Amino acid sequence: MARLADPALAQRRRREIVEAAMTCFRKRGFHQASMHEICAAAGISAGALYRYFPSKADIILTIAEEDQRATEALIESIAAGADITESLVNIARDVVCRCGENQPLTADVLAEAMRDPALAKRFAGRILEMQERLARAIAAGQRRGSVERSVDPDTAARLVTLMIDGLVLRAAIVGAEGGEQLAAAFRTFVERVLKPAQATSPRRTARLVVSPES
Amino acid sequence: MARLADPALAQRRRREIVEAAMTCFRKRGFHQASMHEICAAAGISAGALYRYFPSKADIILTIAEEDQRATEALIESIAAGADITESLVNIARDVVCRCGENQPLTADVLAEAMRDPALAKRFAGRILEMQERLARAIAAGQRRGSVERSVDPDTAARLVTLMIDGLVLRAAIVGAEGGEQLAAAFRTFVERVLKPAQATSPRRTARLVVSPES
DNA sequence: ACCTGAACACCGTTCAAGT
DNA sequence: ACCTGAACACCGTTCAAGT
Repeated sequence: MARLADPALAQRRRREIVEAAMTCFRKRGFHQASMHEICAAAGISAGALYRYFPSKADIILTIAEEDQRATEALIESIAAGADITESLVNIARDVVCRCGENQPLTADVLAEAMRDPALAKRFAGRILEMQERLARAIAAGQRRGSVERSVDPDTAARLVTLMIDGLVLRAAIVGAEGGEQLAAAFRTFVERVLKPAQATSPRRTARLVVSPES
Repeated sequence: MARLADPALAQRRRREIVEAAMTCFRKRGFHQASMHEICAAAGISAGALYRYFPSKADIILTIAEEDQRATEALIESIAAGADITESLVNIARDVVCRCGENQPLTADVLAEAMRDPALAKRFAGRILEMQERLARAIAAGQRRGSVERSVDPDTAARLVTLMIDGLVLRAAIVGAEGGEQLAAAFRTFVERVLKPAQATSPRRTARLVVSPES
């Protein structure tokens, strides 16, 4: 990758390439789409492309980071929002059901990160930051009383992000038809892990009073 | 892939190829290892290999199915075993920490299933079966009283397998060093979702008796 | 300074030719 | 019947040559 003189042109070229790549990846998947196709879609030659991206893997990394920045914004909005359970379920539903759109890319990126250690390392940092943001949102929820106080916020955040990764992966494997079932399971999960104990079932005020068995 | 006359030879050749492939995949990852390497390791020519496997993808599928049969056996042993929580945590620890061994293969397989629809379909069936086995084990645990009765066994099984997928993926990305933390998080998850409510903390016999707060 | 596109090394897979 | 290995089409990437 040669040094570039005009940062504005470089910026523009990178955008064009990323845009073209996203179209190709969405259509045919990351490994099926060839660099030549991407070049054609972007309207430049192979040599030119490699002035702006050092490798094919680096293109998905860039896309992945954009994608993750969007998710980070979503998580940030949770911190502000009222019902953290509802917010998380909505995010999960997005992740699982919006399979026709950006999601194949996310799956591809995760897959790629699994085998490319360099990509994985850059990715791990973003995951950590996302987890910390979520942990802060959860801690805030605990202070407000909308989140069960007995969970460690870091652990809870780790669990939620793990579960979302699992959802992404599973949704990619089982396809869109299983989406609602997955979203429902995720709701159960969030309720069990984050909902305050006295609000797990609809309107039980105190567990000592109505505990049914024994 | 030509028709084969001697099923015993075919079986043996397939084993040799799978064994060679596992060595290569473990050493260099699925996409980095070439068919020529695998052929060399198996001591046969490219042409011969393709008499026994229709494609490279089919080799990992075979490996994946073996791997999954082993996991199924593990799950089956849960149904028999005493403490389902402990069993699951052990499985998770295996999945996360045994990164030097078979695990890179599992990650590769998941990654591959994410983009190969044919592989994904064959894989989805196995996932479903595993989930059903686990659901039965959970239901049995509920009858025995070792699992919280208010969870739907199918939902719980789905959640556990989702979480394990997340663990596999995350472990592949963050590497072995984060393993213990992940295992600890998984324990929290299992306890929240499966442990009977009165046994969440160590050695409380009945919640009505010793429930501390209020 | 920026781009082109033929060329390079390599990939998964095939198939005519051998035994 | 089973195998070999050169050949095929294609891949991601590079680089001499252009403007």
